[in-house]
Amino acid sequence: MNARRDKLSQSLEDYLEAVYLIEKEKRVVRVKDISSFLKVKKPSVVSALKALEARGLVNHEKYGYVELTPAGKREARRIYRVHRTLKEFLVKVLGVEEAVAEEDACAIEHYLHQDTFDRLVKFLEFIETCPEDVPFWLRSFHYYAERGIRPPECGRGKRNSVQED
Amino acid sequence: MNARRDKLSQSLEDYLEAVYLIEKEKRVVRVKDISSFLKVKKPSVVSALKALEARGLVNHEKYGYVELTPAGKREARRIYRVHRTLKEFLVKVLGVEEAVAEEDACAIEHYLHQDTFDRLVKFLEFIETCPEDVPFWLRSFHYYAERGIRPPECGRGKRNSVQED
DNA sequence: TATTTTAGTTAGTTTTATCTAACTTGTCAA
DNA sequence: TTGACAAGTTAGATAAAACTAACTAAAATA
Repeated sequence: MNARRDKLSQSLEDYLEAVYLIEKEKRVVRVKDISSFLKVKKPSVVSALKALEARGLVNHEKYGYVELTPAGKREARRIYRVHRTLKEFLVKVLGVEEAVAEEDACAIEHYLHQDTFDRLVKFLEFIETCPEDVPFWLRSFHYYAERGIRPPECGRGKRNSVQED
Repeated sequence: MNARRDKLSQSLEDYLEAVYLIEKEKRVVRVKDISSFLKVKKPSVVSALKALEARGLVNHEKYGYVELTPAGKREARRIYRVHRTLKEFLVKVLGVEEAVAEEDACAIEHYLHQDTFDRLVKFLEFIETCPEDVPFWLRSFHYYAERGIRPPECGRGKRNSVQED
């Protein structure tokens, strides 16, 4: 029970997240599913599950299904939340393409400090709660990112009538 | 000469970057310097250098100094550029504290797609070339990040006279 | 110059995360 | 009900990246 409190490795976080996502989709999680989801061989899955079980994050009885423990689910949710937030930032703000954003988010998700993550969340909140659907400045940036120059209405001086934030 | 073209591991990228940074500071790079810079023991440095040498990225003769080859310097510069850009983003935009930003940048730098990086650069450019010293929206965000609410002058409707982008 | 201290190296171990090959269990269909 | 095939497991290999302990070279100094 509630063993090792050490931080999970990137790899184990990936396995945990995979179990969580498959569980959401399929109701039941098998070694094979994790294996194909993460593109690793089945023995790798088995040994990862062993490690996760030792930390009390999953239950996995021989030849049976894989389940997250409450602690495992909590942790997996945390990881996935970082994942989604990062991806959202990459896509919505920077305009990175879906598939690339997915990969980057997947790699980065393991390394952010809590504070950095919190600020990222705030940043997205800030954008979403803007009175405009998409903030003027963000549209300007996307224009700039595509064309390399600022949109004309954004140049020195003049601007349109909606407030900017 | 120009061996292995495979991608470097995170670890080897860190060693390469360390050599680059120490070289900039001290003119001469020793195993000991890398060891203390990266907080690993000296034998770890020696074996990493061996790997980097096999890829033609550093020169290191026994008991001698460590030097980057031209290819090594190119690669190190690339890595460090990503590092600085990420850190700048974290500090200037998200308002993350210096030391935390440094750590996050250091971890993330190894995992970004080129396109994501390019967009990040553009984003910072976009901010820097803003007619205002700090864009209005960014000041608004910092206010929001600190206090959890938007600044009064940023609410629905009214705004001050400088344009927003 | 001889000795001591510091720097660098080698050999060998550990941990993590993968893999392959071979074996076991379980299920489904003839 | 019994095989055949799919799923899961075990054992053992490999590779990367770190470590310690013990040794060697170089440098500093007395």
